Order: sequence, then structure tokens, then C-alpha cells
Amino acid sequence: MPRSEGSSPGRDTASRILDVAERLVQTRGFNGFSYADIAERLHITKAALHHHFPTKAKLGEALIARYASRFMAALASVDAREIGDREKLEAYAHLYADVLRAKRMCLCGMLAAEYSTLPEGMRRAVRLFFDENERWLERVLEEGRSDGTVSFGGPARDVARMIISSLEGAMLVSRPYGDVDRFEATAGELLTTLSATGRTRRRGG
Amino acid sequence: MPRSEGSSPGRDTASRILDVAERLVQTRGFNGFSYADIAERLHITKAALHHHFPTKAKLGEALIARYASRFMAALASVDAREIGDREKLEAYAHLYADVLRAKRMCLCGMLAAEYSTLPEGMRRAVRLFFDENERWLERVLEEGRSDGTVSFGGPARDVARMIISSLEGAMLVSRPYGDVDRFEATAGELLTTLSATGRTRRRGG
DNA sequence: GTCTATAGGCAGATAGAC
DNA sequence: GTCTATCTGCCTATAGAC
Repeated sequence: MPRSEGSSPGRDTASRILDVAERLVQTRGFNGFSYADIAERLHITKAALHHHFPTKAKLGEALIARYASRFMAALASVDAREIGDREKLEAYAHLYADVLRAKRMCLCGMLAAEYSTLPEGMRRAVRLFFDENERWLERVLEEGRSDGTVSFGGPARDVARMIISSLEGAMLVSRPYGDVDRFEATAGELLTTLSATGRTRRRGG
Repeated sequence: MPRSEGSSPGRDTASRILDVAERLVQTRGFNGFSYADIAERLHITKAALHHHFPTKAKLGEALIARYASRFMAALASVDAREIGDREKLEAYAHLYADVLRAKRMCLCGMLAAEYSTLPEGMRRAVRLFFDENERWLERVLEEGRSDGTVSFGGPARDVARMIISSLEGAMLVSRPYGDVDRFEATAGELLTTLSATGRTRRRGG
């Protein structure tokens, strides 16, 4: 899961700013927090923030870049495990569940909602995040179809997009209920439909 | 589809305010617009707005109440048509597609993203919207399972939640790409998995 | 029901001392 | 790299005339 967190005193200021800003965007949205909010939590002044990130737009771009690179690193580490493609899809869903458990929305899902208010640099970065996710899923789906562990009809690209959409949507709708089980059930339904070695249903809630 | 739109001169001021505010929330978010934005578009002053909706929170509550009642009316009119349950699910997805075609996000999907910044009255109304959608879908799914036109495993409630999540997520992710086809493909994948009279795949994109 | 005027506060951002 | 001080502009909201 892409995180390190915590304003831990051993990290440099820029990183701690990104940690706090990331949490704020994921919980309140990019238009839902201010430099004053970050400054207060870190006990520094707004002017100091502007030294590290001259504009809010630059801060936003740095936020997405770090988030995306951590997320892709997490996907690479899923690939490194010697597991089947069906299990890789489950691991993918788990990444989302971990974010939700931290009471956060996916950073780029949140920014997708606010998309029309974002500066162009942030917009590009958001699209790139989804494109990279799509490519990873498409590859896993194709591989899974080849070796018979995953079953689906239609283009792998469309299924990849459906997986991203469903997981993003499940996070979105679960948050008002503060209910991770709601997300898990939805993710479970989704994965069940992709399971070739049928009916591996598991429900905890 | 729940809309009437357009600041048409024949409607009263409160309705025209709601029309404009609704579009702003659905495109920019509740934290992404101001009374000044509405006033400018309607050529009235901010003070006049406060006469109709004393606070932004009250405006927000009125917005959700109207949106939800229109949406439920649209669902009632789907029920009124003499069509099968599979077709009702398709009609449900079409409601979302219509919103997206107007280059908007679902009002309550947008507010779900901003949920933690909303006053309590708006929060309640957002949850109520999703609860009502869930109930309608659950009923259609149960009926469809009874008469064999819809097939799914697991509780109807979980499937209902997956449908809502997937459609909300598909809207969310499609908007950065300005691409309704992306939504249609995802919705198509979703409905295919629920189709009992198998393989009725249709793709235009 | 709409207006002018304005309050009081917070937004993002900058200048310049240390 | 952090501070104090400040700018300009926008925010939600109100008072009171017409």
C-alpha cells in the first residue's frame, strides 16, 4: 500500500508537507483545504510552505506524482510475488481497501471529482495515473485469460476500466457510511464475476 | 432523466437558482463554487440569493432534496413502463449516462467525495439518496431473479450496491477523459455479467 | 424581492529580515 | 529555511433602503 505517513520527525520538511497535504486532499478534496491547514498541523508558517511549494498547483502536481509512483511501486511488488493472476486482482483490490481503511478516498479519485477546477498540470497527472493502472490491469487480465485463471468476455481494456471504475466508485460510496465492509462486499462481487475457478465467494461482514 | 434545466425565464427565481447551483455542484463540487458564481449567471446580486437560501448549507439541502425526488420519479416512471427487470437495469444505467452526457457528475456522487466537509443536514440527505437507490435496485434484482431474467450470486443488496458503486465510479473516472463511450463500455460490462439470457453483448465504441 | 453597501474573515501569494 | 508583516481579492453573510 502506498504510504509512509505520519509527519515523522526524521523526514525533511517537503516530505512532511506532502504527507499532511495528501491526507487533506484525500479526506477533504483539493478545494477543501488551505495552506493555513497544513501550516497549523506542522507548526510552521504559510510563508515557509510557499518556500517549498510556490503555488498550490505545484503542490498538487507533486502530490499526484508521489502518489502515483508509490502506487505503481506497490503494483510492481505485487508482480514480484509469485502468485496467480486471480490473486493479483485480489491484491489490487486490497490496495484500495487499505486506502479506505485509513478513512481516505483514492487521491486521484478525489481529484477526478474536482477535475474541472484543476490546473492543467494536475489534470494531466490524474489521467496518467488512471492510464497506468489500466495498463497494469489489462496485462494481468490478458495473462489470466491465457492460463485460464481469470474469465471474462469482451476486450481486456474494457474489463480493466470496469475494475478501476467499480473500485473507485465503491470507495466513493462507502465513505459516507464509514463502512469498509460495504467496500469489501462490492469488491467481492466484482472479483466473483471474474473468477474462472468458480464460486469462491467469501463474505465476512 | 431528472432534469428540467435552463434558467428558463418562465420559472420562479428559487427554481432558477437551484438550476444554476445544481449544474455548478455537479461540475465543480460544493466547495468549488460561490454565491457570486450563481449571481453572475442569473444577473442578480448575492444579497438576493440569500433572501431565497439564507445559507449555503440550506441551498445544498434544497439541491439534494430536489435532485433525489426527481431521480426517484424517474425510477417510478421506469417501473411504469411494462418492461422486464433486465431492461429496468439498463434503464437505470441510462439515467446515469444521461447525466454524464450533460458533462456532469451525479450530484450525490460529487457530494460523497466532499462528504467530510459537508454540514450534517446535507450528509443525511446524501445517504438517503443512496439508500433509496439501493432499495429500488434490490427490488428489481429480486424480481429479476425470480422470473429468471437476471442472474447473480450472493445477496441482492450486495449486487445493488455494486451496481451503484460501479456506475458512480464509471462516471467519476470517465469525466477526466470527457468520454461517454468509456462509461458506456463499463456499464455494458457490468450489465453483461448480470444477464441470464447470456451473451447479449453490444458495443458501439 | 431586489438592490447598495459593508462587515469580518480567510484565501493564495509576496517582500524582506534573520 | 523560517519568520513577521502585509497585499489583494474573494468568501459567506447581514443591514437597511426601495
